[in-house]
Amino acid sequence: MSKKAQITVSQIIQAALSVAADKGAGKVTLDAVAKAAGVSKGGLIYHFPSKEALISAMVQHLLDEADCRREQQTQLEQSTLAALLQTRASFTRQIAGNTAMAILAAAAEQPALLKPVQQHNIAMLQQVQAEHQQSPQALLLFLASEALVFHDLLQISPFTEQERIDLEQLLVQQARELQA
Amino acid sequence: MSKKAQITVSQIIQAALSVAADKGAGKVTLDAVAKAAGVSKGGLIYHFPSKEALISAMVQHLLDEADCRREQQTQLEQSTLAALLQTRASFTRQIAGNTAMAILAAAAEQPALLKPVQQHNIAMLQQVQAEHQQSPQALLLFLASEALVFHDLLQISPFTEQERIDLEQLLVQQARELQA
DNA sequence: TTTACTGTACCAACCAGTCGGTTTTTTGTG
DNA sequence: CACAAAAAACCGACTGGTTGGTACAGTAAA
Repeated sequence: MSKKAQITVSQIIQAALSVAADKGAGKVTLDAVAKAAGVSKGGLIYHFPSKEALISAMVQHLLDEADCRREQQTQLEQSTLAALLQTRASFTRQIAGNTAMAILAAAAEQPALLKPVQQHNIAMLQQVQAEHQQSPQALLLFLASEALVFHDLLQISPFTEQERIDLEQLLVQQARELQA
Repeated sequence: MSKKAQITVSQIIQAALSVAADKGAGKVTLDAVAKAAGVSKGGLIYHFPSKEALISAMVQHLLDEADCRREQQTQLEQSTLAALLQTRASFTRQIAGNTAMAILAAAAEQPALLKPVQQHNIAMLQQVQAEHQQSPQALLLFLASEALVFHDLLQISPFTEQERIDLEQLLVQQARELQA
């Protein structure tokens, strides 16, 4: 794959994300994505031989991005859990529009496409559990944070913006205190 | 609406739920639901003038059912929170197949269809908060339980069956101790 | 020469919703 | 209770539009 092709692939994925965010999970069609990416449908199919491949790439892209940000944050925090919660607090809403509908599109299309998400989650959980010796409280914090993400995902958060911010800080705070 | 019509409506909703569970959220089509319900497409449309109406009814049905079960459980527990967690522990997986894909179908189709779910959630949360004087720990338990539900919803639970059961019992236990 | 596309035309499958007509149920009346 | 008229419930072929994917001839760049 040449450099230009890499750029094109990246553009297509970004376009797919923005279509999902703007039009909704159900409107991620090949034509719409191609148009948004400034690419012909033939060009899209050239890189992603099927819609499934495209959505799979979207999901993978999001996971990679999340990983990257968490790694950076890890250097500023004492524990994986604290870094994880802080990362989610900082970026969740910012990328929520993109992520939410993308994940949803994947789930509705074919639940198997979320398997990478599950494995990613398992890895996170194991690391947190290991760092805190299976502490139930650490597990609770981890799960609570996930609930907040899911709320955004489905756009059913019961919190106001401020409540949400306070809550996220509470989670981070408790995570930091856990090992202190 | 006659008695027979009520039965038909109920059959259609049940059929819609089972189609969602069996075939996936993306496969909830009017034809598929009609066939599963043993009803013609015309008959389906007669009762639900649009797909949106059908999915909306599905969601409402699930909320009503959940409400009913929680009310029963409330009489056996000391707090709303404990009842809520225990109800989820007992029934989540049993109805997960149905519920999961139904909610997902609604979300992918049109996020606004989940508004009743959100309001339902807000009401729950307020009651829990009121009963426990805004206790952060109660909130954490509530959120953790929601995370478990969402895991089932998207079929991305990082837990084994046994871990899941233990975890649910842990949540219930902590909820009961909260006000003791 | 291979890779990376463009552009267009096309297709089969699918899908929400319509419509004219039929059956079943309810209701008003003697 | 009997019975017809009216209303409600239901049928299923059909329509118009969309979608994922194909085919392919041609072009531009690496």
